[in-house]
Amino acid sequence: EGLHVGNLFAFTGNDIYGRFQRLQGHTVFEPFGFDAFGIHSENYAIKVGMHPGELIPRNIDNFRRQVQRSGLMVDWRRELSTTDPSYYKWTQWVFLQLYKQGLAYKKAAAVNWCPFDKTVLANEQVIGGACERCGTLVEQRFLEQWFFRITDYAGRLLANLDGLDWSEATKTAQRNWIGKSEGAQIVFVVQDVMEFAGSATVSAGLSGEVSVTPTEVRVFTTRADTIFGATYLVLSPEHPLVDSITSDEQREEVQQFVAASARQDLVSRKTSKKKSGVFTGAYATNPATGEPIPIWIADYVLMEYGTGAIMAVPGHDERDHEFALAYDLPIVRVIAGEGHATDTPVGDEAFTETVGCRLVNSGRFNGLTVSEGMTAIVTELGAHHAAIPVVNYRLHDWCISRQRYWGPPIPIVYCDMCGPVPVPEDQLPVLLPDLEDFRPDDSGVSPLARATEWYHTTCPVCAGPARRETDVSDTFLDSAWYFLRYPSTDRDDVPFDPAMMKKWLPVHSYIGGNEHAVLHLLYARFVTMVLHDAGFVDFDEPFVRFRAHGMIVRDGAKMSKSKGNVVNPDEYINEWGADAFRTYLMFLGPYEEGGDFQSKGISGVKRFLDRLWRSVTDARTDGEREPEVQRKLHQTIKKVGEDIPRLSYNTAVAAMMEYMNTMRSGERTPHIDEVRPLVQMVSPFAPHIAEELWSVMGNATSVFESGWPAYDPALVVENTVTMAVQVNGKTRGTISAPKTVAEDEAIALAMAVPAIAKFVTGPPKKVIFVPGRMLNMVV
RNA sequence: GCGAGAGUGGCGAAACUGGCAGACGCACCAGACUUAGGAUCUGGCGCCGCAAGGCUUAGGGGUUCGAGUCCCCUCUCUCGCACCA
Repeated sequence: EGLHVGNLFAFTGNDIYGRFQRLQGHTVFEPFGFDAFGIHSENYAIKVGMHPGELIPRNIDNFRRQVQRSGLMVDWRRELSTTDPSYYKWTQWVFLQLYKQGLAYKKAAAVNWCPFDKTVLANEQVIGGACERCGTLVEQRFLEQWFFRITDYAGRLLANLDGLDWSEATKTAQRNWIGKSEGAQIVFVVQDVMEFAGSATVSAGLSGEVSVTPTEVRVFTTRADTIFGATYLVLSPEHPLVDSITSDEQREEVQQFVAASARQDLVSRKTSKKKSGVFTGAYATNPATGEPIPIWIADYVLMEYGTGAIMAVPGHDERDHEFALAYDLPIVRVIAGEGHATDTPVGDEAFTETVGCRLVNSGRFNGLTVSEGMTAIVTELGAHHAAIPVVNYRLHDWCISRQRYWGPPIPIVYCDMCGPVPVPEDQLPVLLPDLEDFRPDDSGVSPLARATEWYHTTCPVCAGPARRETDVSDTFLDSAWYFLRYPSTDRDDVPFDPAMMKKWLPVHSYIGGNEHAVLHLLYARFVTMVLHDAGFVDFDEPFVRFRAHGMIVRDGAKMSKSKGNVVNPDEYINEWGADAFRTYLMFLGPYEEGGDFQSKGISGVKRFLDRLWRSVTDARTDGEREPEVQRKLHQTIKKVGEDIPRLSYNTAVAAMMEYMNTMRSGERTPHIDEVRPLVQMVSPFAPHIAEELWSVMGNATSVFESGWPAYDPALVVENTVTMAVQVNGKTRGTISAPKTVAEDEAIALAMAVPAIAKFVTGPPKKVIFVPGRMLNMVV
């Protein structure tokens, strides 16, 4: 509908940085765009009963009006809109580049399905088991979906983070999301059930022969050192081997369990505290001990991580321990800490410590430390082809299919003769057909399937009958490359104009919300890397510098329509003006932390700007210029010039207010030369007023062409300072002294102050003297 | 549970490497000027106390001549992830 103060807070901080860079003499490109594809916009259109194709342009007009009146230094010639065919043509082109690189593929997968929005969601869009958009609990569905192989880039996405000038919290969030974990894949050979039942001896293990049987279970572990304590295996209920290894006696029970867990939605499965499982009737050989161990199925093992199977070490893993207790499975100690003997029972809780611990009950590996044991065991098992070191990532491939209407159609055609065929680039865009009823249904198929004329097409290869892909792509794909397009919006023949690309990219300063830490920013980095590897862009990281701005709350609470505490920027701009509103937003708290919006607070900033106005209109052009005012001016220029680049906008405003107070103290009328630099300093915050005052002062060109005022380092330093004087570490008074005062002079000055001298009861035993700062006498 | 961040006056907040805690602003109090206004200007404003002085940065301990800042413990709040083997 329109702007939220949070948007304006983000934009203003960005704009101040841009305007400051311009004052510094740089050429600044500050573009603006609209990203109105996606479920959010479509749901809103459904809610108000309009077609998004009509509604969105109208709302964009409103947004643009609000942005323009808030005074952003935007180059509107470069405006773009992701819903415009001239833009999504290239979104489809990006898809095709990934397809060509083998990075886009279709597979049937258990996916997150939102029953309200009736679409698939990416893992990143599921928050605590619920749909990020509508809050409905997400279900599991098995559907054919398009994926991007972002996991191929996991290592690089992680490694590159170290070199980026980004907010540390954002980098940490990405690291955690990628979730690198180093361990090993270990092979457990499944024993033939009949054979095992018939023979007591099974030869296997490190010391014997590895039996050759057709079935093996691969597990991922980060604790290969504990393998001697692996007393059972657990498969996820969806594991492909479940059916083939289950014994006849256990079949019914297993099938019931699997069916029950399939019905269960992801949330209750992932959040249920109690672990449940069932025995398959099958056994596998522990490759370290050579002993047979039972294979179980349990809901606490997730198919989507690792191999979907684990070796359970109940002695040293909390979850396995809990499960072993519930089902009476053996618990063995293989790691001993201080005070533990080989046969010390594990006890009520799993022993998960590793530091200073040694292996026990682990054959020839006894006595090794945890990390030594890990390496030695993986090496040894590796020699028997039973283990390999593996790096696992928590990150999943990016599911980009959406069974919805309002998005760019995925440019693929299905031909009975040729199979899936990418739409040739010269036939892009695949236009989104105009559908009267665009609402999604529960079929799992996009509404686009109902656009029969559009749906039936011809194969680009053989010209035979073919059908179009009916899924549209995730809206995060639209925003994963938009910054690359801005400099080239005038080019319809290529996605990127090479010269403009070179001039403006990568993005030097990017400011966004924390909500983008793992979604948008990770996807944008991935797409940039892919386009870089394909030779289209010459950098592989899109954003040189990223800073996350904070959140604006109101009276200590998050703004929401239901609480009725939402700030409508239009109201405040109408009442106070865009400049006061902008400056107040920057003043209310540290930019990277956000702050509390208090309606009354604006008046202070308004007073400051009014005083600036009067300072110009009333300024004198002759008379004295006091050195104190001069010094304060130069100090302020220095401080504001240092604060803005580090986004310390609140202290920059405070510094300018201080200078104003100095300049006008005691009803003093400022000299015009004292006011002029202040107008320049204020201009990034309050561009309209500054521009007008600049003109009133007789300048023919823009204040933003005037350059940032210079300060004289010699004038910044105070030559007389106020020093704190402490006696026994307690401050007892101050002295005024030259900056370069010597210790004995300072003491003499201090002793002349009765309030200080009365605490000095004898000759000082010790004197700490920090020149120009403080004096401490210990008596 | 794990990860990230935060706790400073009545309120929003400053204090960049340990050196006068509370800059700047809101609110409040007193005063000036008033063609009475949501204007402007001056002064005051952490807490206790008449004062001298004492106390004070969530709480407790420590290092130091000196701690909001460094170290250890505890508590509270916000956000993110959540059976990741």
